[in-house]
Amino acid sequence: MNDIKQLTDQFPVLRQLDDAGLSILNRASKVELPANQMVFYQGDPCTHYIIVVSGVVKVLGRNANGRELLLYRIENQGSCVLTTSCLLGAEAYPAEGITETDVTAFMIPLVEFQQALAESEGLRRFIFDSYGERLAKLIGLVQEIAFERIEKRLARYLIKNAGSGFILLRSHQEIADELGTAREVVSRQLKVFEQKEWVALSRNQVMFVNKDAIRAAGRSE
Amino acid sequence: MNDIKQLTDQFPVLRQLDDAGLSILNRASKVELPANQMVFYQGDPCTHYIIVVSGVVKVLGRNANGRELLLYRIENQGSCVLTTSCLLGAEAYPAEGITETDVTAFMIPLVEFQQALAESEGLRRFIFDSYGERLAKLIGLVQEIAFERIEKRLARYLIKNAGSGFILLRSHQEIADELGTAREVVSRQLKVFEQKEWVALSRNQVMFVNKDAIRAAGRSE
DNA sequence: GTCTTCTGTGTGACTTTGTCACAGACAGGG
DNA sequence: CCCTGTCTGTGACAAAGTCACACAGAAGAC
Repeated sequence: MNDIKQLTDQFPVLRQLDDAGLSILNRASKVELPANQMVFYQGDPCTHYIIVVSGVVKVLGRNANGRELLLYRIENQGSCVLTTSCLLGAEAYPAEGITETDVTAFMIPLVEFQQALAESEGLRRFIFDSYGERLAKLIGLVQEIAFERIEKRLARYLIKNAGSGFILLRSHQEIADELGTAREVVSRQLKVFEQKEWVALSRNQVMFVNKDAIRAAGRSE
Repeated sequence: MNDIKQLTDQFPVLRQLDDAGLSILNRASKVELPANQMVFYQGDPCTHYIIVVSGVVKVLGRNANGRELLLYRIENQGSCVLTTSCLLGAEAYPAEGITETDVTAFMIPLVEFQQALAESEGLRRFIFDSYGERLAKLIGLVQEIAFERIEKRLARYLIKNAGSGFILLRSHQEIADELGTAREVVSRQLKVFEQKEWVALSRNQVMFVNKDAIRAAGRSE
């Protein structure tokens, strides 16, 4: 039995649930996961609904060569849309989930989840809201992958992940995995950026020399 | 004012709405669209919710070179998930919609839609259900585009669209548009299939000679 | 310190896919 | 019949993915 008052105090994300929705927490098991832990596997049947209350889980696809592609992240804001979607359709996961940080989450068995879904307006809204943004983002991702040059996608990635800083600590492999391309492609393209004096490269690190130029290269059109 | 009894008789898809949901039809305008008519444009703001009650609308992305990519179809079963998603997030369409056949649809202004959404459990469920499948399908599409060879994707496409028949009436350009690749790529790959004696080609037509071989080429792994 | 091991990066050769330009085939209308 | 527009084929090249392997630097082992 979970102490609901304490939980909602601790995890603001849960406040948007109504009483019926919160009652789901009584039937949920709270789990603490370390970083880099598999949460669900590609092809596995869905058995639980997952709400992440702190930390980050990444959801990614993987091909036979081991190439990866980041689909999206579940931040502490939200729940796993993919899980939801599979639960509703009773299909297997078409992707896998891995924790990026230590994560606190609630896992609710399929049956309990469906019951709560029928009872709780708040829970429905909670899930409902997650869907819209995710779908538009995914459509954007499809188009980016299908149509955009790696140069542009990499530039955009660098800007997005550097924030206001001038150094990005990340290996070429990690960057490739998020973009869904091969490590060599990232290495080569970064080398081009370096020759243009947009960045300076060292092990596990990309330093920005001309951020505006990179930003410009990442712009649409 | 629409005659609701007559409408639900005519379009079974509407039966799953409750009274509150059906009342939305009173505020909706019924539209009849011819085939090959644009329904919404990429980058346009969303102003209406669309329920398709008969016919097919395809939702696709398009790049600067005019290359297309079919995202999904709205069949007479359902409503436009994309529209819904944009309406909820008040964003612009990240894709465009075009009728493939003559289409009958209801268009509901944004404000009316949001009100009906708050009132109708049935409408929420109607939309809710559409999301799950769409999302899993889109994730599958992303992975297919990112990871799979054109040979496999084309083989799969041929099998899927031929059904039980042995002739597919379609131009190379149309096939390329659905797969999100270039016409030349499709032409070349079909030529390869022809040389393997899997198909026989003629204008606007692919005839299956060895369907099993194509099916095998399309299988995962 | 030196040696070893592991991870990250660089590179060349080759395949696949996408782009561009253009030629030729074919269907249908006049 | 010819003309026109659509569809298909092809060659040359560019971009991206794959494969194999070299090498550098970091981290431990000793």
